[in-house]
Amino acid sequence: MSDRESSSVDFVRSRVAEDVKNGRFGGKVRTRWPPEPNGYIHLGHAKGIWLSFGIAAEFGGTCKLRFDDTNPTRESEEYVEAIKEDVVWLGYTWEEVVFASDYYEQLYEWAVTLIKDGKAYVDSLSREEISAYRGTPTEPGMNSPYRERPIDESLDLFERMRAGDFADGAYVLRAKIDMAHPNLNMRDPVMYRIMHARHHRTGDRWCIYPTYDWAHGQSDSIEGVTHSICGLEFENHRPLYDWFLDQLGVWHPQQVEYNNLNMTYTLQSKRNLRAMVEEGIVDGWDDPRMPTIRGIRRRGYTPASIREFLVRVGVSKTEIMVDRGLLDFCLREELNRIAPRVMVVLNPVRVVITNYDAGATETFDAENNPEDPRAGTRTVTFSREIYVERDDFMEDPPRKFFRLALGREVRLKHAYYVTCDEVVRDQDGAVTELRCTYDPQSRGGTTPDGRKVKGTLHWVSAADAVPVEVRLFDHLFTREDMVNLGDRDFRDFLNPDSRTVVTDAMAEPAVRGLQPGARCQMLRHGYFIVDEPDSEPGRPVLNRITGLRDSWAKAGRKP
RNA sequence: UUCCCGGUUGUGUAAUGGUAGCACCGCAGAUUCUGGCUCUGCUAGUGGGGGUUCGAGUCCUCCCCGGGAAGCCA
Repeated sequence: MSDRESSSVDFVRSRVAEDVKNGRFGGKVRTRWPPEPNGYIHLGHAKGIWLSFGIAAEFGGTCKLRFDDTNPTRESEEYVEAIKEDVVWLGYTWEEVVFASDYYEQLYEWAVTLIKDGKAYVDSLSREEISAYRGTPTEPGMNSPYRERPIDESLDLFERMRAGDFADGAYVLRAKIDMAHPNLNMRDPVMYRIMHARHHRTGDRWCIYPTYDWAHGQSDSIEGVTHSICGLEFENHRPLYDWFLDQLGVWHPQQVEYNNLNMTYTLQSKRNLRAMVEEGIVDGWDDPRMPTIRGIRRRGYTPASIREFLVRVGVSKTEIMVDRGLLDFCLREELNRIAPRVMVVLNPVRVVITNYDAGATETFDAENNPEDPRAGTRTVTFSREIYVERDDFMEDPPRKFFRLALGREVRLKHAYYVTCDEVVRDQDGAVTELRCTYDPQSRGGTTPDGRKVKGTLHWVSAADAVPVEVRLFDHLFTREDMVNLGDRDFRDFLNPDSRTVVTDAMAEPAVRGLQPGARCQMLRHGYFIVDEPDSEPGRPVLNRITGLRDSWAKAGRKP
């Protein structure tokens, strides 16, 4: 890991490094991360955050959180607060929170400048006409009949657009570039449109709003941004970004585009995410199955595991589909080191230790984390009646089944070896109880004769068991590629088993002491977090973040 | 027969024109008081054709494939 820094860096970082080295931009690094406050952010956004904030920090520069709030009909304060929280949770610190709307006046003045220079004009064409005049990717567009409108007239019209003299759509301000340009973005792009809409910050002060193309680069310039890092979808906009800045003759940042993050089994389009919430497919934006930052936070993923995931994925300009399992790997890697172990039986079956005194109990010291001796120990209580996992017993075990079966001896973690002598069934033949004997010599998990047992089971003393609710999560979708669905709908691929609720799991008492938000490893099951919204004192609800690697289950899947 | 950007093992990402490496996944084994962790080994790649060169993943050229672009969304 230490040689990662020295061995190679991604292309964005190497470009920044080169600019710093050459003294471009005075050797400074200033970035911004510019979300539109029109929804909750997700893992895909986390990559942009990691790049813009991360690079600024790595180069001793600064990064602002800038809300690109140029479309008042879709934006709200609710989202700006949510996004701020999410950025903080991911572990980043902004130099300042700013808004594109802070620059509306300057943007307006610059627009006037361009009009005066004959580089922008007010157009009277309708939305449909503008579209028709634009041409197509293979055919040049046509000039608007209003393109040569006298400068004074455009100036007057633009002023009156601002003053509210016109209805929505009556006029737009356009840059005067080239209607035959091979890049469609250069065919006289719209800079301002009339929208009589209340803005979440500027209220009713404006009824004309700048488009992204007009607002974005100029905002970067005002902030003295050096590297404007954005997604590949803006690559075709870079010539326009550069054009505006060049016409104005102002500070000119370098736009750099990176590949967006797609992951298997996950959907990240805001529109579809919203549909899932609105249709009740999930419980909300923070449903633990959602790829939103709020969702994965509630699910239990850590900020560090997300950052590590992003580092491992890296950056390039290739379209990618990353195996979501890599995120789980990063989570396990972190939690294996720090998560306290606990024993929880998800699907309990009663075990009676027939040669253990009824009413007797004894305690064992159980290590909290074998990876970290400093984590110390806790006490677990053993008694005549315990629960073990129903799946840990088999009547007719296959050859490599190392768990409980008639006549088989296994270790109860931290406690004794037990051998199964008898199976008790109900009338339907279902196992209701296992009767076992223990070897008093095996106390602590080893015997003087040194004999080996292949299996070690987790267990909970029946008298001490704490009932808990456990929620097991799986992919929301059954299809790996949820990005390219063709003419199919995401609803065609919903996984009916994306959430399994276990209401009667039996946990060792230590689980009751876990605070909401605390993470643990359930021995042999996986990593869990105590759900914050739904847990109540003494009655924890646990979300499975991800399972442990399971080579036994894997072997079972083989033909 | 438009413009822009891409194409390296299954996935992601490296390689001043000089031994195609790393990680995840997968497989096999060792170890183990978690069928976890750890350790060892294995599998598998430069889209294609020409060219330049002593030598090409890298440079040139043609082609193929994928993505983006015709919002008054960002």
